[in-house]
Amino acid sequence: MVEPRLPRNGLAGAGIFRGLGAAALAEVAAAAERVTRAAGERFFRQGQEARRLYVVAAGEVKISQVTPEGQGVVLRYVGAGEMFGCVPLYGGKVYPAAAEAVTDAAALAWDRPAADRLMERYPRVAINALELLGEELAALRARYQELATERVEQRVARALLRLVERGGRKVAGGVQIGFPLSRQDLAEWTGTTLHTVSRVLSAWQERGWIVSGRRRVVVRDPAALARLADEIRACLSQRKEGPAAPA
Amino acid sequence: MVEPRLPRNGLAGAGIFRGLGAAALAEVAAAAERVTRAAGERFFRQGQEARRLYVVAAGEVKISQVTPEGQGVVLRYVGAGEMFGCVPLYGGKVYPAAAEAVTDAAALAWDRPAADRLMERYPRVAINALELLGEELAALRARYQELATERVEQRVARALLRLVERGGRKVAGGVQIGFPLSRQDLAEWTGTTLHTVSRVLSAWQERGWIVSGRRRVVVRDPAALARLADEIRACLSQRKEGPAAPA
DNA sequence: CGGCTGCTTGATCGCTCTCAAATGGGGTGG
DNA sequence: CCACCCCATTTGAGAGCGATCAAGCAGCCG
Repeated sequence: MVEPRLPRNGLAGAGIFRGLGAAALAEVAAAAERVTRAAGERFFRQGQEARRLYVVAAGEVKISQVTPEGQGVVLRYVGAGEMFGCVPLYGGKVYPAAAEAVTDAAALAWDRPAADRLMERYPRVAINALELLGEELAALRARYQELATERVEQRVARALLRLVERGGRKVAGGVQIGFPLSRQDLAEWTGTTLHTVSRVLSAWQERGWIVSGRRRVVVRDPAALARLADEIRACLSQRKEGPAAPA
Repeated sequence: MVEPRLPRNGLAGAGIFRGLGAAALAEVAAAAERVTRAAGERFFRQGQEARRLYVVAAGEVKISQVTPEGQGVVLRYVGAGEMFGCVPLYGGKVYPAAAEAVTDAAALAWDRPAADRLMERYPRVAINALELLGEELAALRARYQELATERVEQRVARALLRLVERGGRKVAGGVQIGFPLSRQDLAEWTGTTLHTVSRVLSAWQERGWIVSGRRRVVVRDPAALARLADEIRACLSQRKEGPAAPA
């Protein structure tokens, strides 16, 4: 397990506490609880009573829902400095999704009374939360649009590019996604099946665009993926033969 | 054109101003601009600079995005008392979607400085906005999950049920959706094509579940649609023959 | 009454899911 | 250190949902 630890610049590096003075940050820190989870453990489960708001201090957290039929859908990956679990605090009573640590992870948590107190005393916190929620909404809208209009290959390409950008580690010959990511995870993230993801990744590996293994993906040619993601849906079969980047 | 008019209980009926006192509401009203649009006109376009936050006073407003390839995606329908256009005010600089009046509509608008002032003076407004944004996020998550896991028929059924619930008018033999709704609109709302929507509606009409015409849908048997929406995806072809409502 | 816009309907194609089974890498326990 | 087992992954075959292409039809408005 990692030790609980704040983002590089401390609490001030967390979006929701942006712009607060030192005194306010101290007060915020004093009200926080520390929570750690080993990889695979959960911060909370879907349907559980919503009691706390979290900010990730270290590690990566996966937010996902399960349908009544048992199919999973991944909604976000949350990294250091980012907030999660805040939606139901204002509105619903239970967490509509589960939060699972995909690496060993640590977070700071505030229960509802503490969060209320902070927002009352520092309206800036509420404004920041508003902004963050707005960004999350914008991101989900983009993914909704993609799911509605693009095909699997494009969605998977875009997913890899985003995950590389958010937490890529440079390794020999490419950039590796910074946390364990199975085919199943990618499938639930892009709205398809692990079989289809496997086929797509295999094809890309053959072309040298990526190297992948057990819960591990290294992107060698991000440009190729970007080209694929932005490809016009028109020319269907041409794609198979030549890269022929349009636009 | 309708005349601009507030929701039944005035500004207090608008979610974002919930809980404000009479004095505060007066101040809010004084800072508002009135905006009206005839059916088919837009409040703002996608990509336009985001300057104002709106609350619908009368009519129905459609929020939709268009992809670079020209495909449309409907994100929400906004009715009286509901807020729209607030996301980019805190965060982005431009509206990521367009807002079109689907009936003659009226709205109240606040520009960014006015909104800032109100939230500073009345933190309750920021908290309310947080709650509303949270609800919107929850709704979009639900639709994302449906798009990822359900098939077209179920999604269309759910869409009709929601639209009936949000703005249904009782008419002879059923409940009519309260605003003009084309096959294309339904398709962009559920992530499919107008052809498929047309086929689905035709089939339902044959079974007497709905009656529909040009941009008009009357639901006669909501229970049947609800059964379809909740149907387990297992038994595939059986559906064609008998209703055989499982569970 | 004519044109336009929205709706219907048929035919075909292919992307993607589904079902089935084999393979292999890695971690664990002995 | 080795062997075993489990889980993630790969790969094949086949079917079907829904998109796409292509006309034709019908309200509605001017």
